[in-house]
Amino acid sequence: MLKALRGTKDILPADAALWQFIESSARDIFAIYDYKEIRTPVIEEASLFIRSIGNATDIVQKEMYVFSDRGERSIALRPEATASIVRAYLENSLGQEKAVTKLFYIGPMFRSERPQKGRQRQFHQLGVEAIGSDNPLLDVEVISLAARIMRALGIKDFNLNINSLGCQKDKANIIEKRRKAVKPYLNSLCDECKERYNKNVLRIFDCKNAGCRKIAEGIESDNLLCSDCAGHFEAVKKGLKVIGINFIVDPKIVRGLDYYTKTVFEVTQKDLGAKDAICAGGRYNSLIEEMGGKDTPAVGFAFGIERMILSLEKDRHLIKPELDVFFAVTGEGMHEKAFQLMNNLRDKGLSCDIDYDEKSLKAQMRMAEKLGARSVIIFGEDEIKREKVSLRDMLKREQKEVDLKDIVEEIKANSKKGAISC
RNA sequence: GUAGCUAUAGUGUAAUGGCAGCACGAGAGAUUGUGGAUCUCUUAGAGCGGGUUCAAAUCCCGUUAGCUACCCCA
Repeated sequence: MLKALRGTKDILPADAALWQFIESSARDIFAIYDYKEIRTPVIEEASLFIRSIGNATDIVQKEMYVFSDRGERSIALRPEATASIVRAYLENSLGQEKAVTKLFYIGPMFRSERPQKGRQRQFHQLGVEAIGSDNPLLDVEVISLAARIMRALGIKDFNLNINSLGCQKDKANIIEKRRKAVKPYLNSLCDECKERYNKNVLRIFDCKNAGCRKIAEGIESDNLLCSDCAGHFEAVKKGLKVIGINFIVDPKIVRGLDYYTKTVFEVTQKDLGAKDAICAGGRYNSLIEEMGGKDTPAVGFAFGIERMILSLEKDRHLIKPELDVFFAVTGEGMHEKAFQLMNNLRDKGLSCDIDYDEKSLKAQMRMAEKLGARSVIIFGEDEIKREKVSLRDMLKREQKEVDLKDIVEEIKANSKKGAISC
């Protein structure tokens, strides 16, 4: 039997309603904040991501799907959306239209990782990018947008953790200072942290190993930001307080992508397992210039939709199927005539279904019940001879004969009555 | 890439070496053309390949897949 590839999943009809709920709730909120949708291709030149995310990062080194197309070009399946959006922003000169360009996206991303809870190879993200301003209130807007989505979906027990990495200069400065501070203890670190010393020193401060943690705690966590970045961070914190968003400052938040500067944040949720970040983002003030544009500050975030579903799932309720009309057909040669009437009702916008297996009337009634039909048209020889059908109201369990010409009005009346009694 | 656990009808599960069972689901029926209950019947299963044994769902080896965790990340 053929199976879906490792780390990929079918979203089945039973789950699709939940996806639609999440997407439409998010879209409503994007509209409230005046963010417009952008859809970029899932394939891009591999170099786009290598340049933006960083050549040394795991995402690029170990996780990116890269292949050569027929023209021997190096193509990547996008591992995230920000790089593509910045590319589209520059390519289409979106910054010309207004000072701040506010975009949102929903779509699949691809990373070739070992799957586990909340982690797939094809997964889906929903996020925003606000390009064109370094105003700390824009950071606050983006964070509050994320918080509002959580609230709209009823996701509770989440934590907002924020930090500031500083500008590019600060980042380099911090890394250098940390490396210097850790160096004397290099031999006492765990093997992984010895690797991290070269690759990403800051992660040593997030190591779970007790020995490493002790060393990390012994090193001063003094403020290493320049005055501009420190001021920016203070303004973000103040802005969050002003609009009543709770947060925790967590100096351990580092983010795995090279392009982040200044504000970074993560929203974590208890029910997610080891991968507890449901949403993450931050500023990337240098990326656009690095990619050949003007010096343009920007900020954004991404939610993992599968992780949103994980944190929603416990109080997930089944949505009852609904159908305006089910056709129960009896008698020789009646199906074609019934099908014709059904087509007319569909023209009027009524949702209809019919049994194609020519089952017994009893079986057809059972089917109507299961499909959640509010009305059943019993389409039989006897009635048709008199230009009538029997119309059964499934909620009231009442039935009457109706002239074919009056059927639409009668059905609509049934639906209305049903809606009120519910 | 590494480790641990798991693999039985569509789904969830039981049987520790001796006839693969249960529940849900799905289908049919309980007197002529009528749905939520009940009852009856039907349906469908050992991931794959080896080995041990008189006998393997059960023990062993391999393999594949899934889950969880590490790494890393949304």
